[in-house]
Amino acid sequence: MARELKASVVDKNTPAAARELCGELAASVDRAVRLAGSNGNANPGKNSGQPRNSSRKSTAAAKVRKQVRVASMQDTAPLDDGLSWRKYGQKDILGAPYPRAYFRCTHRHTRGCQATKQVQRAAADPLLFDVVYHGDHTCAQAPALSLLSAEQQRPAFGREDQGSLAAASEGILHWPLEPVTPLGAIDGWTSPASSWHQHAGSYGYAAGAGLGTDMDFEAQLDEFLNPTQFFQPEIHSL
DNA sequence: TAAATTTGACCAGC
DNA sequence: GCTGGTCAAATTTA
Repeated sequence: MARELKASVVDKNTPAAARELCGELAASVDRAVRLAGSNGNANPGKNSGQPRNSSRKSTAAAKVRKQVRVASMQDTAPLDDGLSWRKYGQKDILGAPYPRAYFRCTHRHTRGCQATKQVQRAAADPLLFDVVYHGDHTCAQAPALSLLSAEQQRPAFGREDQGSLAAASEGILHWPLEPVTPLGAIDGWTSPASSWHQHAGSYGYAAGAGLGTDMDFEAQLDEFLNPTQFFQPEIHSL
């Protein structure tokens, strides 16, 4: 649609500024689609989220570890995974430009849930976040992400492309998620850290909100680029 | 006022 | 002694 808009304004008496804006819009959409379709892996094989010494402390949380790489299209933060996390620490990591944030399950004390996760902005690409899960959620939270296998850990918005599936087989997932709210829970990002946690679960990619849980990503993308159901009636009514 | 975040301190592995 | 992970008091937020 952006391309069509751009093409439609080229040979008309459209102000140059408007044409330029349309061009930028088309380019921006192209970049977004490319990012959505890419595996978003700026560090193939890096596995940077994995601590060097996983057996440093013999806790129950060391039993299950899952690494997820979340691509954020905006310079804000990764999307929440639908579970309730409480930040309990942040550390500057040697050699890493961004600090690592430590989260544990909100119900750790009330329900004894030992799930933890570490979130760190990728060094090579600030729009990517390495999220490492330790342990499983034993509380009653919906198994949005942490309780599922890597193959099952796909957002409702869509599923990974082939490259991402390959990455998923390596325990790393890439998915294009557009943050809904700003966040500052991880590195010196200025917004209060509470904004992420307090919105936990509100994004709903695990709850079936948005474009649907079973829709193929390409189909969703096609639907998005060529709306036939949701927008067409409204367009006709205009 | 309860709940969550921040952040310096502490602990343990290497 | 260095580093990563966690604790807990202080602070902030809703």
